[in-house]
Amino acid sequence: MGRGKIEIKLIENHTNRQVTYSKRRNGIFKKAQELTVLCDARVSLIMLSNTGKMHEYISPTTTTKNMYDDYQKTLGVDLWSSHYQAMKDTLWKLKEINNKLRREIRQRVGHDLNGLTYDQLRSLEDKMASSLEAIRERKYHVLKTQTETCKKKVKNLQERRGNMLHGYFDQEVASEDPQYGYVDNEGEYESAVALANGASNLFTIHLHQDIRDHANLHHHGGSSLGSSITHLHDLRLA
Amino acid sequence: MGRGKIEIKLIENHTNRQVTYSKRRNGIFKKAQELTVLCDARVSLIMLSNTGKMHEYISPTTTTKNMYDDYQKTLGVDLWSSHYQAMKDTLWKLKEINNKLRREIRQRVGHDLNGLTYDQLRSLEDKMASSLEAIRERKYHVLKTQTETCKKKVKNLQERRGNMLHGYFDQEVASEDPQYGYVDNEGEYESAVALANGASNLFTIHLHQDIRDHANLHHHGGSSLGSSITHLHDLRLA
DNA sequence: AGCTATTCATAAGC
DNA sequence: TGCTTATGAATAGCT
Repeated sequence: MGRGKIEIKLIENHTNRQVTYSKRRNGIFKKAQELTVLCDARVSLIMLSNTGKMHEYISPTTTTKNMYDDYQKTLGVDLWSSHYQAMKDTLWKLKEINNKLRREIRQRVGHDLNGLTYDQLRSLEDKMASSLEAIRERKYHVLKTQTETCKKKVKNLQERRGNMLHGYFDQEVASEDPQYGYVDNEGEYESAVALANGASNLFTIHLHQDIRDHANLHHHGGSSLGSSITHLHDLRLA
Repeated sequence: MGRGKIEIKLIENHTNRQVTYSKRRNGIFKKAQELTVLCDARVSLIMLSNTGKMHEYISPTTTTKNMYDDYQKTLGVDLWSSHYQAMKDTLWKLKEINNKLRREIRQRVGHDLNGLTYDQLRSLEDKMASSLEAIRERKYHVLKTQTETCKKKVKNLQERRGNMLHGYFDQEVASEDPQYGYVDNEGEYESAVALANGASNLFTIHLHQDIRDHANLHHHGGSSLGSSITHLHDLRLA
């Protein structure tokens, strides 16, 4: 359709090719747009010239991303799966590791022991026993430190009290009110009292506060896969 | 172009619209193909009819994925970043959980106790103690079952041996070779011997086999990012 | 970029 | 759907 018929093969002349590209490109865009309107269709048209320039048409009722999503859905392929594969692998590995860790914890808690042999159970028992020992040692260490801190504080207080009484006597004020003397931070008060009542049996004092469940971790499913659509608009059609 | 000029607006008649869609679609495909050849361009053309049917044209010199990658590169956007983001989020969460689990295990093993208060240590100790108890019980249970199985087997063997000797005597063969009599499966031989030598101290036998490290899990980094291109070919163009 | 002769796409009908 | 054909649109070659 023109001054003469042309063969459909590469136009050798560079300028000519450029011109033809420009003209026909617009022709196709126009046809795409017409199709969109006439037939209520959705069209995604991306064109790359041999000079690297890109032009696109996308029906106003959709987006390029949508079109490609639909495209993939229709064909049942995932063009981008290769890009995601590494991530998916990592994800899968992490899940595996998580499961192993959970299993180990469950066994250390005393559940899921049915699959273990006698030797495995013995080994687990050993490990648990030594772990328990370590925890006990740490506990005693903490208690000891705490106790010593208390002792020092009490000693300190007693000294201060002594000084104060001394001061009172010096000033010949004979009043002896026990409500003065404690001006320390509140938190350690109980410990101090306990210590005063005989610190040696602090080891056996059970302040039961059941935080047993505090260690049970729960995995709250996957996150919601929100899908946000990026804007993309068409062009160059009058 | 046709028997009469038409206005570019939705074709109300359904059949008519279908016909027009089909004809014009092929027209555009043809033009896309011609452009590809004439101008050495690359074209990706995806069309979805309002009935949901999909048709595509892709220049033979490229692929749909390639076109789309180029498209994104040109626009400088990554339409799939949201998908990536969701994955990254999941990944991060899994790592978090992983760390928590590891921390809990470390504490249960007796490490990383420095951050814990006295009460937390006491709670941990309680938990560990009851877990240890559960493991011990299971261990004893396994051992008991095992022991009983052995007893039965030994009894069985003794009976058989008795019968055999009886048979020998009946046949007036006086030979007494101890190598006959055991025709059981090998695996449990040692246990049977141990039991014969006094089963009661089996509880104290330590067959040390250090599988302590078996529980230390390692994460072997991410996998290589292989990228495979999916095939996709064009269509319906003579 | 515009022009126009010519080819081509296609609307309507069957 | 496919074929036909009159008609208008697209465009090749020229300026």
